[in-house]
Amino acid sequence: MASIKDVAAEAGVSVATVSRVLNSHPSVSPAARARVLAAVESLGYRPNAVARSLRTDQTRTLGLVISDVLNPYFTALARSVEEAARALGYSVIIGNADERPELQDHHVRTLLDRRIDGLLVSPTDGGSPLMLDTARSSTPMVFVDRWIPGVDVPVVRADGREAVRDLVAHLHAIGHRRLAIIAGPAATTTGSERVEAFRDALAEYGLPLPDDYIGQGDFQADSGRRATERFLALPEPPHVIFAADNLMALGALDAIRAHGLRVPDDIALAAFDDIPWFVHTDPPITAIAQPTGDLGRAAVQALVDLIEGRRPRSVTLPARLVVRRSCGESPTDQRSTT
Amino acid sequence: MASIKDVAAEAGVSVATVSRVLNSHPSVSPAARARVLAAVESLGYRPNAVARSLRTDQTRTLGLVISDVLNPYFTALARSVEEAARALGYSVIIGNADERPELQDHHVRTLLDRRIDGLLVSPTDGGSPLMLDTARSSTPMVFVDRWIPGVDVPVVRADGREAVRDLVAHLHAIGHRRLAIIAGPAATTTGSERVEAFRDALAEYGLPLPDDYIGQGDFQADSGRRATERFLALPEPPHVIFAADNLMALGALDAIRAHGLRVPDDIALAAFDDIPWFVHTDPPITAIAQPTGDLGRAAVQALVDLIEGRRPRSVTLPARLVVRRSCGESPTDQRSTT
DNA sequence: ATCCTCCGTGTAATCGATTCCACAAGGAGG
DNA sequence: CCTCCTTGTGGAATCGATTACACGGAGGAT
Repeated sequence: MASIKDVAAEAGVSVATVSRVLNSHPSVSPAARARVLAAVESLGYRPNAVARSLRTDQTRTLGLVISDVLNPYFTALARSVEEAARALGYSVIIGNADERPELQDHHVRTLLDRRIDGLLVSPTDGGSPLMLDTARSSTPMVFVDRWIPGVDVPVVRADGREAVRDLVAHLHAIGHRRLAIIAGPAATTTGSERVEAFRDALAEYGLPLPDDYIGQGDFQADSGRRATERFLALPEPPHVIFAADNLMALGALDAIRAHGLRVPDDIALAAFDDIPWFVHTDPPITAIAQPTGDLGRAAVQALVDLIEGRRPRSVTLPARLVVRRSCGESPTDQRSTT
Repeated sequence: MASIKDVAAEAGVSVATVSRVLNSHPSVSPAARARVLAAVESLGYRPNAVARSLRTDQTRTLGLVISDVLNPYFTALARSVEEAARALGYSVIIGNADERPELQDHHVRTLLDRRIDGLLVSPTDGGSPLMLDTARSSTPMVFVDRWIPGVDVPVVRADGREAVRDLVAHLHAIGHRRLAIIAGPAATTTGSERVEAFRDALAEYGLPLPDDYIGQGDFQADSGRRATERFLALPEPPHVIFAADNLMALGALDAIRAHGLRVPDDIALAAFDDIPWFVHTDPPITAIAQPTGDLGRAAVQALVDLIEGRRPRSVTLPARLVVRRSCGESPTDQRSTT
């Protein structure tokens, strides 16, 4: 592959001049510029980004470590991050942690070794030593969706409290009283926060959240299945299952179906994170939708601010409830029914 | 960030010795090795991958350019590719083309600029000049899922012919005679192949595939919606719609629902590419499943073979039909029904 | 005509690693 | 005791870019 030296030789100038042309430095004569451009063209020359990065100490690359690519929520987030980054002239390298802390560390380390300019992380756990060190180091870093409490890193996320309250109101209006939740890992903020929000909202209606009604999940479909099995085996099974992410909702649906029960007649279901398929499931699933596009854009903006020496603030965007049919119909919702 | 020089100074040896320790070169005294390791530890030194790549001319990175991250089929593929690559000591940089040729070119160029060791591509179109040049160049390259005819690059893909034949047999047995397809872009191999396979299978039953029954889609949900609208507006609408990918099936479902029709009673639906959600849609959707895990592994293996100077062959794996309820029940399928 | 600027250009240092080559020390063999 | 080989080590070149610095020539001001 042709290097800058080849171009210089072809154009009859020095490498410095070639470099100046390539970086549109002002002081190059039109004649020289034309000859360099012609040489670049004829050799099909492309600058070596590796060499450039070594010299300039910047890669124009952002790292994004997400918890699970197979989760549509995260792929939507990844897509909007890449889009926003590209608009600002950055590339994105995605690392998929698969909800496994050691895999997360692997990706963080690899990204750091490649000297990415900044790191976007949705932490899988409470923070490995590596993650904590990185946060303390000078590497620009921003948390997105999930974060690690007590760490001084900007956070870009959606706040679901309001939407969870709306959901509980909706469920209460329909007449549901026994509400259960499949929680995410307590080590993640989204895992514990959603339970908190749910508990608080229930309290407003004087409803309890017994331990039996809190299923321990890990944001994967299988755990949703197992938690649901346990709920259904209870002497007093819940009326409603609220899954803290869409994959666990999928698992819950599997389990409910395996028991020959129907949604919402036998048991109602709601989920955190809305996805296009929820419109077409049987029945369509009531969910809390996050503004993934805005989240991705805000996260990239915050990270680039940090990289360029500005001092970004944390951003919290609202999530919103999307009511469908998986929880039944409240008296006020009714139209077609008598 | 500490460099190899700092480590050398700290350990009281030369940089050459540090490098030898790091690359486990045999001729280093135990004493020197111990001192270097101690220095590495105390400085928290990590080798700069950028500098290393420049010198060794290899990045241990693979590029993967896929057509659409939001398509669950491709995210599953991406995941298995990353997993297989990691097992062989490679990282993967994913580029999402969003089914847009110019975006695909952007990613190919960026990846090439970064001097990735090899490129895995699922081409969005028939081949831009850049793509063709790259294929001819010495950069190791493998096509996955889709390919570009006439280009001498190994291809790893699933063959759906057999499964499409099974699908048509299934539909015929149920009694469906008017079968339509929502095709992908003709410029993609998967776009045209699936139509061919469908047409050939229909021919075996003496069924025609009129032009009216071929909808032009682009593998995105919206195009599935539009094609379905058109089918439903026909004087003789089809009995069955076969969508050439899962997103267009989603769009078709939207359109069918908007018309107040029911699946499979009013119209049947089947899709290429199976995804977990198809089990829970209303009704569960009959689909052709590809072995994404094997596909990803085989693709990485082929690419690494190429990188290491071996001469890999193209790989074709079978896809298989998964019958669910979206096409109705054939007489032989019946159990619970009379 | 002389001096000063400014412009365009080239030389060479530099980024952080790897690796070829030279060399010193120590052990083995004659 | 001398030579030869092995082993461990360091010096320096190198990868492909960017950029500080120096320098020659043209043009303007006096």
